[in-house]
Amino acid sequence: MSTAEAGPRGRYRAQVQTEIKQYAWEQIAASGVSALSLKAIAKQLGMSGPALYRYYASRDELITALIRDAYRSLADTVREAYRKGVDVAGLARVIREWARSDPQRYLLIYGTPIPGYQAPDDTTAISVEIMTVVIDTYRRDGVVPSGRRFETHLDSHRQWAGDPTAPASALRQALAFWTRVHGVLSLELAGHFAGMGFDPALLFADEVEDLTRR
Amino acid sequence: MSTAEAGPRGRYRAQVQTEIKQYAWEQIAASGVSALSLKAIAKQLGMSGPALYRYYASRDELITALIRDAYRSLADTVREAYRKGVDVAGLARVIREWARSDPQRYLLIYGTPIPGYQAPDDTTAISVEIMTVVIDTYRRDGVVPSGRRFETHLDSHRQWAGDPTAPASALRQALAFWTRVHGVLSLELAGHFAGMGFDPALLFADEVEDLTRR
DNA sequence: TGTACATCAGTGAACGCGCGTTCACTGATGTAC
DNA sequence: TGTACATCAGTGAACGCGCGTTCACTGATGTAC
Repeated sequence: MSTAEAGPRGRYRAQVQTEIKQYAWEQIAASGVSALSLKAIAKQLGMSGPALYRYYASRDELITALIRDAYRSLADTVREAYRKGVDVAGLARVIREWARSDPQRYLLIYGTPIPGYQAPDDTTAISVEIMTVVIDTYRRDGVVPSGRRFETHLDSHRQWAGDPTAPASALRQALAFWTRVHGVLSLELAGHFAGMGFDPALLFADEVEDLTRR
Repeated sequence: MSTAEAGPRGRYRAQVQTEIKQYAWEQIAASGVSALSLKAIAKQLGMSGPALYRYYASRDELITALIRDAYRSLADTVREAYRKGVDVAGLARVIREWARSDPQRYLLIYGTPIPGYQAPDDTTAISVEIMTVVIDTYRRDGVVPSGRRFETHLDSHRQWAGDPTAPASALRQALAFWTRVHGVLSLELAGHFAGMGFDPALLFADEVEDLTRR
């Protein structure tokens, strides 16, 4: 699983794996994940098709690696932003930048699921990690209980959130944050605002504003 | 284009087209739109592959018909709800029910776009129709100007909204409505809340509540 | 009401394509003595 | 430092598959007189 095998062979191996993933992302960007083809990647690398099986045992395993990388990258990005002290609005902007820098990467993890594909457990763990940063950002900014029905519900349905000491109000805010950011972002990245004439950045900013005062 | 040709042959033709679309939806539900195969549909109908070309000139044309039907169905649904006098919250619930009754239909029009597929113009028109109902529902419920930056922006970027007399505040509310409803719904339908333990219906209700008082 | 003709649904063979994956192999590279 | 061996990257042929689409055709159905 780990690509960090020592020695020159291990380094070479890791580098080829990186190249494979690069071409894979290019293909996904061009034609979507369903068109991702091992043989086509091999051709781009100047290899024969079967050679790829030295690096990934199957097409699904390659996709899994891509999904894992995408989650990992987002988790690192938000964690780093948190470390630098951003507030909720800043965190939203960081996520938007991350998504816009590579729309397919965002859509691969949060878009329409790949039919028949089962995500491995550890990506769920990274997903929790990301939500934890959102929750912690709200806690740092300060949250007050709303007494809403959903908040009460979350207080007794909180296993998805890492820290059991997080107040339910922060959990609720974090879920609202996630769905609202995703709402604007996914429509924007999917091109649904194209031709409508307004600036998506302003819509996003408007929604983010509502996320911080309620 | 119209399938309403008179006579027994026209009727038969329309019926087979309906059957083709039914099997197409089943395939999409099972394996996603990228796996939709004309030959497989023909087999299910007990026909040879080429027979399908009597009804749809190509795979893309069939997909277009499915997308058109999906938009049309949603537009009819919201229009009917409006006619019955629903408020904004009610409209959101109607949309959620529509989406949940056939997740793939929702995701086909609002999910990750099909790479290389270009939607025909008339679906954009239906899309405008849907937004118009949302705008009109807000107008009927009563909207007040917010003076926000995005609202001002929308006042001069409103060609996407049908009625030029609609107040910018209604346009802004309608866009927020769309993105928030989509934010919760798309994550729910894509299964991203699965295993998190809370009830998506309550999250949706909570978000809808925020859509009506701000 | 009966016949002739045009229309059109559906068939079967075929084309060229690209896919994931397996297998037995060659040859280069790193390692142990 | 040199040699023997094990490791492993990469090849080429092959398998079976399903795809969209074209083509020339058969035969049933509806229509016009």
